[in-house]
Amino acid sequence: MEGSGQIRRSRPTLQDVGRLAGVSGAAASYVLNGRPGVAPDTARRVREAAAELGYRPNSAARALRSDRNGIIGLVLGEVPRTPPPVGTMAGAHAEAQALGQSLLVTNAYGTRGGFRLAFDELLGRQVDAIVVAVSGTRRVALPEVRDGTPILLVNCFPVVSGPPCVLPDEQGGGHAAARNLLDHGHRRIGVLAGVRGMWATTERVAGFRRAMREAGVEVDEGMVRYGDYRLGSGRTLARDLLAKGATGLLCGNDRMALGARLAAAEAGLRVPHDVSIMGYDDEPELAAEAGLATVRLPYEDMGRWAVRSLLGGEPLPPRTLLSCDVVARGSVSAPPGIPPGRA
Amino acid sequence: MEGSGQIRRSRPTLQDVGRLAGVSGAAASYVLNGRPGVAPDTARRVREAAAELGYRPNSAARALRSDRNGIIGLVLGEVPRTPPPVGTMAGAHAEAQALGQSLLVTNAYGTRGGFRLAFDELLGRQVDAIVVAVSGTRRVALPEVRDGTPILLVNCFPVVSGPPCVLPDEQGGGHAAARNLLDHGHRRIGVLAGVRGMWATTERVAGFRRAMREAGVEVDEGMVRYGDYRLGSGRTLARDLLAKGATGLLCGNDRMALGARLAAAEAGLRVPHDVSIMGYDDEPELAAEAGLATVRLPYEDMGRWAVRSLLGGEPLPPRTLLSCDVVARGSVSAPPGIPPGRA
DNA sequence: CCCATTCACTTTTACGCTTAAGCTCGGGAC
DNA sequence: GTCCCGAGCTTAAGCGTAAAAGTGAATGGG
Repeated sequence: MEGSGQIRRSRPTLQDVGRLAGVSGAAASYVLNGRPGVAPDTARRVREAAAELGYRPNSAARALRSDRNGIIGLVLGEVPRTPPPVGTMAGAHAEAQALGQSLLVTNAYGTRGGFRLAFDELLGRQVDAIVVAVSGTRRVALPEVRDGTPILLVNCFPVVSGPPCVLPDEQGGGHAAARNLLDHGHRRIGVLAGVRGMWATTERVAGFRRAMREAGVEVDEGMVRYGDYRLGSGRTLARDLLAKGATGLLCGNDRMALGARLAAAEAGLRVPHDVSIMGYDDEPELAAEAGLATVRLPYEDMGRWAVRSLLGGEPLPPRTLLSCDVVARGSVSAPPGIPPGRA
Repeated sequence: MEGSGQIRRSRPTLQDVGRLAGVSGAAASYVLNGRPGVAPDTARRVREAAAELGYRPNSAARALRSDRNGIIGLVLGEVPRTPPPVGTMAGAHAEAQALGQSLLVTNAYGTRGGFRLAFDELLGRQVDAIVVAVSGTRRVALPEVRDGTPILLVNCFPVVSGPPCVLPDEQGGGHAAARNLLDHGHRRIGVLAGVRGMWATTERVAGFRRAMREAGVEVDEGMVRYGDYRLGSGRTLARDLLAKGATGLLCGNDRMALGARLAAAEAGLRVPHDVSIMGYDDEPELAAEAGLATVRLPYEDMGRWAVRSLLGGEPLPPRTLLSCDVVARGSVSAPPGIPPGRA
């Protein structure tokens, strides 16, 4: 009944506010923008008038006039279903809101030349800055931006040189995950890595190796296996690694960890009593519910950081890493036969 | 190096395009907006000039002039982590893009009076329409909108009367899920419902009861249990229902279904050989990977439908239901002892 | 007592676009 | 030749805001 098909009433303007307050529109503008040179009493009348009329600045006019429209463009490289784009969006959104900006979300998937189209859309709307977020960390080829709109890449990096980027410190995350198992006393650690060759996979495994080296534990190469980041592959790999006597499993992500837990259950092993499992990602609504120890990826932090940095106006280093921290949960304890607390 | 801290060059305007093409800015406007009354040769020159200068219409000016800015506001009731807001956003986005509109995403969570703030932001930006999407189907109290901006609620409904809304046909979904088990020959069906009292829960259970009634199977009230939509509760309830001899489990969502599958594995039962499990939601990256038969919730459809309907300009019925269809996967087969194919 | 300065405004302009209205010119009707 | 018409432009008027420039009265210093 309401809402659609109704005549669109025109909103009150600064002139209207001024008229009601008995001053000019410009005076009202000064008051509402907090500029000096207006008598306190007049200012009060203007504010009251604005409140009474329900005045809202027309942002199109404001943008036209001041060449800043308070909009940050967010380009999503993939359908926002997975934690990376969703988390980045949530963080960017929170920060934008805190800074009085809005977030115009667009995407670069589906069509060929998606990034170009997305940039066209955003630049046509004169956004104040652009954040690009993709799902799996990777290189992206972006169109050149001629007008100097600030750009920042989240979870991806430019092909050669280009806009600055912010990435999760995956190597640090892999290191921290491995350290968590090592600190609990595990020595036979099986790695259920993700897709071989992907940046995140490589870095996480490198972090694992560094932690092992630092702990003076030799890596059994037969226990470093690659999968596809899906539950089924975690289950398959875990079956094999458990048969090899692994007491701790380092999984490429939380879904593989759930697969591993399934394999453990099927093998009659209890978690964490017989086998400890580390996930990765801290996938919302999944890892916590499953009581899965994991590594939190800083997607929200990156989103917040991106917006804050872009609006800060200062030049940024080409690459920034945000840390990935262990989230301790019940799926990790000391291995069987080792008393707990020997960290 | 590029991207931030750079001087923002001014963009070419219609005047610039016109000047380069040897006509006035107005003529250029006519050409680029595809209006008649311009000689083909002139039109070609204008288009070439626009391309050469890399002209982009200034949408702020356009919005100011024509009071339509090509932006649709999306208000999210919750952090977009769960399928409802994410799917709605994806659908709304796809449709908006197809219609040449942009999507301004804002949210109503976190702060008190979130919906009011969100609406203020969107109305201040003169969005052409507003879509409100929440996570769990529920009533929402929205601020009154005075200027006639079209509004549509997705997955929620107004407190008394208000904007039109679109909802998943949950009762139909519950009915379809039950039918799927019944058609496979199951008679001892356990229901692991979600949170008691929630609209979706109630409707789904009602659909189940209707399907049972239609099939002439009496409902064993001890086998209709309520949980909390989380994995753990699915596991707990399933243990109990399996002990009661259920051959088919109808779960409140996919996560409860995974919990149920865990319980089945722990009880030494094979899925689907010993027990069939129906999820609900078709949660992306979860149900498909787990091979879980489920019911697809039409979030994307609702998002698309919302945008299309809002821009259609025609009045909408107060409530529209979009259907929830069964997604057949390997977790459902005939119960033990019953030959398959007696549907 | 007069000019300069300040205060507290008002008037005006410009932002880039759309679009109504006006203008010009060539050509066909008579 | 004159008239008219319409095709094909140009001119100009705003949209609501920000901010520069202008105004007039009050104040103050010399």
